[in-house]
Amino acid sequence: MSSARESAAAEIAQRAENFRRVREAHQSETAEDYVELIAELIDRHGVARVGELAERFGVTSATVNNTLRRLQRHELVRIEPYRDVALTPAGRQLAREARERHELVRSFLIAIGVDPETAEADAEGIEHHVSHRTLAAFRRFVKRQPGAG
Amino acid sequence: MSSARESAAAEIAQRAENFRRVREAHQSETAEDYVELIAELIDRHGVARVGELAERFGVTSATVNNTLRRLQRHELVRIEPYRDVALTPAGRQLAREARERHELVRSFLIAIGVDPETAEADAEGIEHHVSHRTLAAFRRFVKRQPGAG
DNA sequence: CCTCCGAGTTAGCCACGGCTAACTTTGACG
DNA sequence: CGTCAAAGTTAGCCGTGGCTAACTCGGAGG
Repeated sequence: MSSARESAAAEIAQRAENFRRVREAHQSETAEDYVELIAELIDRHGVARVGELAERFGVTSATVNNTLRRLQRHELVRIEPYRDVALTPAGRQLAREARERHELVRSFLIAIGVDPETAEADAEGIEHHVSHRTLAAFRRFVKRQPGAG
Repeated sequence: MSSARESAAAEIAQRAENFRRVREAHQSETAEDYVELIAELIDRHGVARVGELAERFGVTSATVNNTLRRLQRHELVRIEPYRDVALTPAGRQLAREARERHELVRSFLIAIGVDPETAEADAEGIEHHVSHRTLAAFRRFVKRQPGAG
């Protein structure tokens, strides 16, 4: 009956799983940020251009180009040299989900008393690391306190 | 008076700054996770070994070795071939801060009704992306609802 | 005191996501 | 309708952080 040893092993495995999930989230972060911003630019200006993305992410156009090529390999965007950036259906879907999550995290932070600017900044980092269950808790809280902040 | 244009430019710059901060946080994440776990292992077992770190992070010993060499360059750990891993004073300090933040995020999530396992998993991802102000809001909330969850 | 196994290390590979510098293309305007 | 600046692209570099495969080292047992 090495149940102590077994539960210690289970704890260790659980911890490894948690770290693995964080690493996974990091992989999808860039993709989500890009499709989210591309969708927003298309909504507001009709088009999304490399330079606008670079300016808003605070990176160079070269970096945006690299990233867009990767996203195209993953079938999230469609790019042609010297043309506007377009989203694939999968990209649009991911953008919608990302935007919803982002908005929820931001309004939750405001609801617990964080000022709007900080809420926006922190939401950018937090949004990619929030599980469904925690999101549900955020949603419950925001609903209970619709005017907080 | 192109104040509309100016405030649009300010918004764009602010957004870039937010993304820049997230990228910065990613750079320190691994370091914080390592020193935090190393400190915990030393507390519990007296020593921290490469294999234990690898097992708990869910990566290979080779990866741990690479990372430890980088952390040594940054003066957070002291390593000698085939010996236990030690923390520098800076490493111990960082570990203490990381642990506090981790614990606060976890208890906050529990306080808003997230189950303890999910809270632990999500805290791992969230802790590196929470500003001082948001942390303060978490702290206020936990104090107001000490038994929630 | 020697052997040998397991822990640790090293070498070399890959993808991501930054950068600069040099180039090409586009399209606006004289 | 040609020019040329601005926008975009390409090439090549770097650090992080994963991996496998092959190695070396240390210490426990015979």
